[in-house]
Amino acid sequence: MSLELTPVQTVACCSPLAREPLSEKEADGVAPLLKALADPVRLRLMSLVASHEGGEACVCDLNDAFELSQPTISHHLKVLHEVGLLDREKRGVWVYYKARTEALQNLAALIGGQAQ
Amino acid sequence: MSLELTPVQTVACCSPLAREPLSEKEADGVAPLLKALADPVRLRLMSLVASHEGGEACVCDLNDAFELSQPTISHHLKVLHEVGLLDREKRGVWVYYKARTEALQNLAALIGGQAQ
DNA sequence: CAAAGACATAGACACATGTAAATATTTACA
DNA sequence: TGTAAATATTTACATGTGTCTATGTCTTTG
Repeated sequence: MSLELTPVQTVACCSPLAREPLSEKEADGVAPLLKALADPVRLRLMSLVASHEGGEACVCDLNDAFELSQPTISHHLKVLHEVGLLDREKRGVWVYYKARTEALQNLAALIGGQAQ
Repeated sequence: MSLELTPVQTVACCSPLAREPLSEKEADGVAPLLKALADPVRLRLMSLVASHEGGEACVCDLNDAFELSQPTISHHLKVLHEVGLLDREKRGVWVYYKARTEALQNLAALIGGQAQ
């Protein structure tokens, strides 16, 4: 079973929220991304990875940052990976997650983009 | 019972995700905002209001944009209002919701802000 | 004051979600 | 080969969430 199972989604989308009404389809596409970020643990995970050297971090480092079970962290990382916010690479025994900066920036542009 | 019951929260927060790790407290503060946005219907509501003339819209207009019951729309608007993403004002029989642009922009800055 | 319209609240229900314990998988190394 | 370490998967469960129906509140107008 490969690590590439989960298809990497395109995270670009549409014009900013405030410019024109989001279509139902667009909203259905963006909501899962926000949902993935809309959890305190996942927010911190994303931040830990993104702010780490090279924008990537080993799971071993991440587990220690929380008082949560290892499977729980693994679950949250999977959620972030599945929506395309984190890339994943196995190196030896370790797995590294890497922040997808363009995805974050597209999301930010959607939310905060100026009208017109 | 006044319309001002729900306290208006400050939505500013912290340095961008990618700059330094979000603290637990910060994450707990931001997650509810993202959670509020992380629903297709609320995303469209937010977009409808924000992109509407003057950044505000009457509930009467919003109800018609969805094939959902009026209480359901009312519920979603309440969620967005409670986290400080929508302001609320009653004018005669009608209620107008207004987008809090700074809140959206703060959120965008948190998510998409450059490291360093 | 009564009736109608705009919106909110309450209650209920099906379904999603965060977490943990137990277990599996993969890799390195003795 | 066998054992240990790193990470993922499975299963289960309590709690949260989106939706509806029914009802309440407030405002305008006859």
